[in-house]
Amino acid sequence: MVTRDRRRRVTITDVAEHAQVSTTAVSKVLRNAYGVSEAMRLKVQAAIDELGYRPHNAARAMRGRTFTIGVLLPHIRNPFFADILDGLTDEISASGYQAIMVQSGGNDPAAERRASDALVDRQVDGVLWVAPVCPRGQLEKLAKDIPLVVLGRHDRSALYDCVLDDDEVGAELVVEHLIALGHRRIAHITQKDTVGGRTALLHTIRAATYERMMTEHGLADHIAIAATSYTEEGGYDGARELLVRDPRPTAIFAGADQAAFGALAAVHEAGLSVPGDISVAGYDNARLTGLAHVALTSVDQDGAIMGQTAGRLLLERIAGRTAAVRFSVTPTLVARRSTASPGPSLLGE
Amino acid sequence: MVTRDRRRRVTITDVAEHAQVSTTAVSKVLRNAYGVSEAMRLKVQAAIDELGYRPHNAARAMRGRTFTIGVLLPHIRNPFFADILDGLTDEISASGYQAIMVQSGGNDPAAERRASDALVDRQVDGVLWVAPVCPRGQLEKLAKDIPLVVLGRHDRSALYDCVLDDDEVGAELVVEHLIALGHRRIAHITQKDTVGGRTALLHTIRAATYERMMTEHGLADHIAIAATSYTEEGGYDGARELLVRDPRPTAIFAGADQAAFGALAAVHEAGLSVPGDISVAGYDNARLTGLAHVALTSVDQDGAIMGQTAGRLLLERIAGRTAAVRFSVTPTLVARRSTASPGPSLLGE
DNA sequence: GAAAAGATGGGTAACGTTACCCACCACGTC
DNA sequence: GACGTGGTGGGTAACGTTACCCATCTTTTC
Repeated sequence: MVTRDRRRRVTITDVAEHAQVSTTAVSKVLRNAYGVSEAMRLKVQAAIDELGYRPHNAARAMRGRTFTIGVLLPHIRNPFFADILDGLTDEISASGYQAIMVQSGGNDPAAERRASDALVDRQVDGVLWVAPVCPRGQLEKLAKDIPLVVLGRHDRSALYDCVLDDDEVGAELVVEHLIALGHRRIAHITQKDTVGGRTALLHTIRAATYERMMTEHGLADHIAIAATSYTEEGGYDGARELLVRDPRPTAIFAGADQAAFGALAAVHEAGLSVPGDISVAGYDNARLTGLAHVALTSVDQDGAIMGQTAGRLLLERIAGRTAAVRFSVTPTLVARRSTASPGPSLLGE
Repeated sequence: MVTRDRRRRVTITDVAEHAQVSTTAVSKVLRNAYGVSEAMRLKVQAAIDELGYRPHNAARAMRGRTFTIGVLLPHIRNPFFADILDGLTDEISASGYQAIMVQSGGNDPAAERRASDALVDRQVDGVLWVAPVCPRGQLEKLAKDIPLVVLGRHDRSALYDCVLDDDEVGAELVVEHLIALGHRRIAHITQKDTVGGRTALLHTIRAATYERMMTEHGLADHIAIAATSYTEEGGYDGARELLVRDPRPTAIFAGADQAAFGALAAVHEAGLSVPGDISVAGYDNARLTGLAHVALTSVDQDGAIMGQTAGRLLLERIAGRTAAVRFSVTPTLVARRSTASPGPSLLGE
C-alpha cells in the first residue's frame, strides 16, 4: 500500500501550542468539562476556529465516546426506514451525535451478524436496530456491551429498549376494514421465517393476528397465507401464488406497503383491476406513499415519531439509564382507493 | 456520564499471550503481512477463534486503515441508491471492507458538508459520494485527503474518479421516444439548483439535453420546465405546476423515477389518465420498479454495475492508484405502459 | 566451510485523545 | 498568620494497533 502524502491533520496539540495552553485545557474546552474559565474558553475556541481543528474520532474512540450512533437497517428499499432515520437524525443531531447506517441484509441472520459486529468494531456509542431477525439472546449479548434500542419487535427485555407499533391493533384494523367492506376470502402476505420459533417478530404478529381475526369472524376456512418477504419482489411472488387459488381471494392484506406494491403489479399483470376485482391493503404508510398514484389503503405508524423516540431513548441510555423502556405507538387505518366492497359476482363461495 | 461495566474487549495482546507469541506476530497474521510461517498462522488463528477476538477499529484507525468505506447518499428514499449500494457491497466485502452510509441531506449544501466531515472524522479509507451538489473545489479538497469516487456528476478532475451514466444519451432517448410517439408538448421536471452555476450535475445535463432536443426538433416553443426536486414530492408539485398550463402538455419527462411517481399521483388526482391523457416517463429504472403496477417508461442505468465499479475504483485508489478514471455506462430506454401516442384530440396546438 | 541471502519472529515507538491526579493561586475564616 | 476551600490550569499514563527496525536461524552459493 502506498502512503498518500495527505497533509497532517490538525491535532489538539497544534491547537494547544497556538493558543499557548496545555492540551488538557483544549480537551476540556472541547468537552465542556468543568474547570475552564471564560477567558480560556474564548482563547481556545479562537485557536480552534483559526486552525480549522476537528476532533479525531478514532482517537476519541480509544478513550471513550465516538459521538456516533449506529443504525442497522435490513435494507434501504423501504421508505418507511427513511422516515425512521429522519426522526432519529432530528433527535440526536442537536447533541452532536452522528448516525451511521449499515445494511443488515434483510432476512439473512449471518449477514445481520456481520453488520452488527461491524458497528461494535467501530465503537459506536449506541445502536438502533431496526427489525432484527436474530435470536433474542444475541440482542441481549449486544445490549450488555452497548446501549441498544430495538425497533419493530415485541420482545421484552431488561437490557434494551423497544420501540414498536401495536401490530396486533394494526392488523386487526385491516382485517376488520376488509370484512366490513364485505370481503370473506381475505388472503395475507407475510415474511418467511429464517430462524425457527420466533413469535416476537412483527411479521409473525401481523400474520397471527390475521389468522385470529379470520377465525373469530368464522372465516377460518378462508385463511390463505403466502410466506415470501416484505419487499416488492416478495409481494409480487406472494400475490401470484395467491391469485391462482380457487376460489380466488377478493382481498389481499400485505404485511408491508412494499409487498403491497409488488402485489399490485402481480394483480395488474393477471389482468385484474384494483379495487374492482380485488382489494389490496398494506402496512406502514410511509410518508409520501399517500402520493402514490394508486392510493394504497394502509396502516399508519408514525415512523418519524418512532425514530425520534428511539433517538431519545438511546441518548438517555448513553447518559446512564439502565431501566428498560418500551414505547408503543398505536397505529391507525388510512383507507384509500385500493380497497372497496367486492362486486356481487365475487361474493359467491 | 456513567461508565458501563462492559467487560473488557479481547485485544491483540490477549491473543498473543494465549498463543505464546508476540503482538507483532498476531498483527502480521491479521493483516496477511509478509514473514509469517504457516505454523504461526494456524497457531494465531486458533487463538483468535478461541478467544473470539475482533480487531478494534478505532485503534487501527489511529495507525492507518479502518477497512471502512464511507458512502454519502442524498437520502435513502430512492431505490436506485439501493442498487448502487448493493453493487458496492458486493465488490468490497470480499476484501474485508465495510460500507457505512451517511445521509447527505438531498439538496442542502450545509448538511452535505456536515455529512462529508462526519466521514472524514471517522477516518474512512475511501468515500463514495453519490450525486453531490457542492462546488467542485470541495470535492477536490476532500480528494486530497481521502480516495474519492463521485457517482452521478460529469465533472472532470485529476484528483478523483467519476462513475456516471451518459445522461445526455439517456435524456435524448426519452425525448426521441416521446416525439416518435407523436408528442409535441413535452414538459420536463428537474431539480432546482441550490448552488449557482453548476453545469456538471446530472439533473442540469438532463434538463439541458431536453431543451436542446426540443429545440432541434423545432419544439422550442413547447419547452416547459418545472424545477422542483428529484423526489416524489418534487414530482407531485412539478406536475401540478405543469398541468395547469394552457395548453396542457401531453407528456411529462421526469428527471428521476421518484419524481415520475409523484407526477403520476398528481396526474391521477387531476382526473387524468396515463397514458390516455398524458404520458409520463422517468429516469433510473431501479431494480423492481418494472414491477410497479403502472409500468413506468424509464431510462435504465445499471445501478448495481455502477456501484460495483465505484467499489473497484475505490479499492484501486486505496491500493495506490493516483491517475483519475472515468467510467461511463450507456443507458437504454425501457418503454413500458406509461407512455403512448397522444390521442388525436390532444394534438391540436 | 565461510559468507551471503532469505525466512521468520519480536521490540518498540508512535498515532490523538482524555481521565485522573496534582499544583498553584486568591480568597475568606478562625 | 496559619489553614482550609474553591477555582483554575497542567502533566502524564494509558487506550489497541501497526510500521519500522533489528535479531535470529536456516538455506544457498562460491
